[in-house]
Amino acid sequence: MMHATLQTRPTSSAAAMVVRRPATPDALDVLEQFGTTVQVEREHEVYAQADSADYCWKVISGCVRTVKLMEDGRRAVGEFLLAGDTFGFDDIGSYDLAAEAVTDVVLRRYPRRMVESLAERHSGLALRLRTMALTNLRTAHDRALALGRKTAVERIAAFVLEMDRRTQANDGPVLELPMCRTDVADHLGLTVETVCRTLAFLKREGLIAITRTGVQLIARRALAELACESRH
Amino acid sequence: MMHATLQTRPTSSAAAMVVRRPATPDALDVLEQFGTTVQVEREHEVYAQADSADYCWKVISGCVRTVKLMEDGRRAVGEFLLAGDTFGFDDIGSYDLAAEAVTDVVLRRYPRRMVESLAERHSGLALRLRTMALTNLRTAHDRALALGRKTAVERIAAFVLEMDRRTQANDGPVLELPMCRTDVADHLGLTVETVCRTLAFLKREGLIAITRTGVQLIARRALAELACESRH
DNA sequence: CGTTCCTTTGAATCTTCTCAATAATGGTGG
DNA sequence: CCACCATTATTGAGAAGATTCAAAGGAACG
Repeated sequence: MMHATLQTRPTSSAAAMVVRRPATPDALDVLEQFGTTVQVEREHEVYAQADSADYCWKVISGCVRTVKLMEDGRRAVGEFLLAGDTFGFDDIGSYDLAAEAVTDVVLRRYPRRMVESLAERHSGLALRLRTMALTNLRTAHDRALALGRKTAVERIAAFVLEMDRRTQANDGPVLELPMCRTDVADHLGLTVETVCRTLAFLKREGLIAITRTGVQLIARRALAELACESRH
Repeated sequence: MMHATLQTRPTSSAAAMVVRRPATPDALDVLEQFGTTVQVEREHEVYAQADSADYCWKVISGCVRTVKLMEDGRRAVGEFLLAGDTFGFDDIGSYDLAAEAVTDVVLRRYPRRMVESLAERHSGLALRLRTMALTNLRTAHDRALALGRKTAVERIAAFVLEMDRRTQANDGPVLELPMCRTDVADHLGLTVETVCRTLAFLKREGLIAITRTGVQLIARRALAELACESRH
């Protein structure tokens, strides 16, 4: 199993090695035997918008973004996928958004044909697929509310909190943000400059600290209030 | 079958009566025997946000909106559902958005328990449910792009075109808009005033005419260009 | 026929964007 | 290892689009 070579390869006894998966059983596990491990370099495309959606994907390590473009270049970043996240499961026929590697990434790739045929037999997998779609739909609704009705400060505050919550590698007090400001801007419906200014504002207010490639959340409570968080 | 009384009641030989459903078979039809017909008055709630999602719904006639609220009153209208549209199928556990009647509506209501158990046996229904979720997800992605990156004019142009496309009752050249300006504003992430001004702008430009409760699309081509339509 | 709600328009304001310049970062080759 | 270059991030100033506040015009309803 190639997969295992990545997940359980002999490490130097794994003192510093954080094992992400404490053997939580998952309906997606039945796909593993049909999966292939793929590496994609930073800023390279995993697949393009409108490509034939022949595979479903999971992030093993690194960060992937989904992207939608307008003819004139305006861009929307759908979501950022981190280790453990799946993507491309919700596309039928062709991919609705492109997927691009934000960092060097290791991915697991499953033939869709296999996914669909397995789902017909394993009702657990079918249910899991549907649940994934519905979860993504909820996320999309939350994002629509944010894009339509929240201010820049609210969006940024919510974003750093969300990334912090989703980042399993809490190696320290600093949240590493793998994506550039432009990606954040296109995800939140803002411009790069507004993202910078808003982060600077949160820093002046003492709610965060900004390091080279990351953000330190100093006042989570205050951030959550700013973010107008309904859930989580 | 109560349903039939609405869909296939004897008409006066149907000269002017446009029959909407030329007996297109639909995987959802297996639900019909478990459905109940429900009427809801204009501006009344079908269900509230966070209500236990015990039913799935279909619009027989009228218009329904889905709504998400923030604590401070800011509002997002998720979508407008017209005759033939389904809603509430994509909620598990509790409804993610409230549903409210925009006009007096006649709805068809299906117990979710029945939907789910039927889906286990009828793979066609299961597929249909998944396809519905994925279609809604695509719509949500389009909306995210619009809310994050499109101007007021582009959003409004796209909106009237979308409503025109979805309105089957093309009784004439005028597109009837059942919802008020506030609803449109909350759907597009704008204010009422901006919606009015933008419609007035399109009118000045000669692209639309505005009637009492509707809009006449005069220059569809020009509108489509303004709307930056990628699909459709 | 008056009340109420919705729509429309105007004026001023504000948030965010655009354009521009500077600083910081990262990678490359000598 | 360091200078150089390209990319990214930050900050400033002015402009634009959309919002807010205010008020007037219409349509619907009792």
